[in-house]
Amino acid sequence: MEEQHPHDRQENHDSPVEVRVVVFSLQEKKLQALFVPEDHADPGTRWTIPGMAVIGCPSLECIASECLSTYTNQHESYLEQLYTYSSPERGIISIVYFALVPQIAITTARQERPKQARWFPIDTPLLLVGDHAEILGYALRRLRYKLEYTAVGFDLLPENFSLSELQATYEIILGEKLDKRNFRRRILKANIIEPTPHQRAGEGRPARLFRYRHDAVAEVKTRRLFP
Amino acid sequence: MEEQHPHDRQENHDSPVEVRVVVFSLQEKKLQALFVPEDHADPGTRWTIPGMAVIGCPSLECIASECLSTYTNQHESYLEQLYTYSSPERGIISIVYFALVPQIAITTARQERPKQARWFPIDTPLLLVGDHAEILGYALRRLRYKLEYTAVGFDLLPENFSLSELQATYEIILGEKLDKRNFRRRILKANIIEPTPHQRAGEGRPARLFRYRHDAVAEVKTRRLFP
DNA sequence: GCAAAAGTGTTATGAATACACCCATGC
DNA sequence: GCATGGGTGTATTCATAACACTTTTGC
Repeated sequence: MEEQHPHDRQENHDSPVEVRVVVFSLQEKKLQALFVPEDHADPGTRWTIPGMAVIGCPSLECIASECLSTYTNQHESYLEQLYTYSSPERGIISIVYFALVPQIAITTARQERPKQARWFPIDTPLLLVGDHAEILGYALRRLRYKLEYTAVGFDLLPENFSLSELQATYEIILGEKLDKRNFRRRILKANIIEPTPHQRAGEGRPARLFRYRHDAVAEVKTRRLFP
Repeated sequence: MEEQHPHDRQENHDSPVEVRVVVFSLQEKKLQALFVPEDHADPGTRWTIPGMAVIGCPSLECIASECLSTYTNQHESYLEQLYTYSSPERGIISIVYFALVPQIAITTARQERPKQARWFPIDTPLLLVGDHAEILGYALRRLRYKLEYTAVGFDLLPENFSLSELQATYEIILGEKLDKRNFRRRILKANIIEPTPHQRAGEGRPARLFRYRHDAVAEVKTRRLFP
């Protein structure tokens, strides 16, 4: 079994089961994901999706949440199980989650973290360990897909946001331009955001700020798609 | 750890990791699922979702496939990972798949099977072990959901089928009546089935038989649903 | 000829798209 | 006063839903 770190509980692969969390965030108008260097000293190091070994059988969700807070200082955020991978070659079963954290949560890593994690734009050509590139690709597809039928975009934004910021979030994740008027009409008709008394000043006319209505149903009632 | 069966490899819970497969099929115009008795001799036994222990770290998909063929005589069929559950109380991590097998595959159990599995309509009030009722419920929701945006209904039907049979399949799974003309128009426009030269005789006018076009894209291209 | 299931079109309503200009503020 | 981003409405196209009768066979 490759790369043993006996004193490093986070990366202990003695157990054949681990939890990994693909953490997404928006930063500098780009969709970014969090990675941990395999060997911190090596400048040409390969990178890994943040993970923790599963010791015994606690709640997997709790381990994922703990992993998230260890690497991001972020407790509350969107967290969902993605898929469970087995790699017979590496002898590890990986239960993979994906998480969305708001821009605010992006802080530089604390020193006491097991390893210094770093954000990279998702289109950065990064040398990833094992099947982590495949896992990242799947997480990305799932994120884009979820965005189209759930209200998941709000988890990447701060509490209050302008409609333009919300639209930009969608455009960044989907990788395509959206029509401003159609976007606004639909998002308002969906009845999942509400105006706040606040405004955001800046260049140009100030924007009215909205917030997500937590009492709203997150899943849009789907029309039948097939047949 | 409850119920040890030292001579029964299929139900060996020494390993903290297992694979379970929720197997669905259509039988007698009902959606049915496969269950294994916890104690074969006890007439008031609780039932379990078919499963196998994970020894070492082989491919999880292979284990699920093996589990499926062990209990149904069916190798090829629709098989998809559903979710990974951890129950700290029972100390087991369960990677759950769900499978769809065609009506033909429903055979009575072979004697050499580890335990006699049985089909039950999904609305049968059955005493299930642990969190298996919750798992079954989730599998059912996922099946209904998938049916609405993928071509998954065909995996429950024989190779050739009439449009009425296909519609009945949808109605049984979704639990609602569909309009015959609208159903046909949409399923034909989707371009995923093709007519065969065969007909099915029976009461009334014979039905033209169709088959699934394996070259068709199974996933319907989704329009944006949200916002 | 009648019972039983197969097959077949049209209309009305609602949703999605495409598209261009005025508004409020900071400098 | 001008540059910058915020905000607003309409017309067209396409998809969905509702709906009833004729056709082919076995008996």
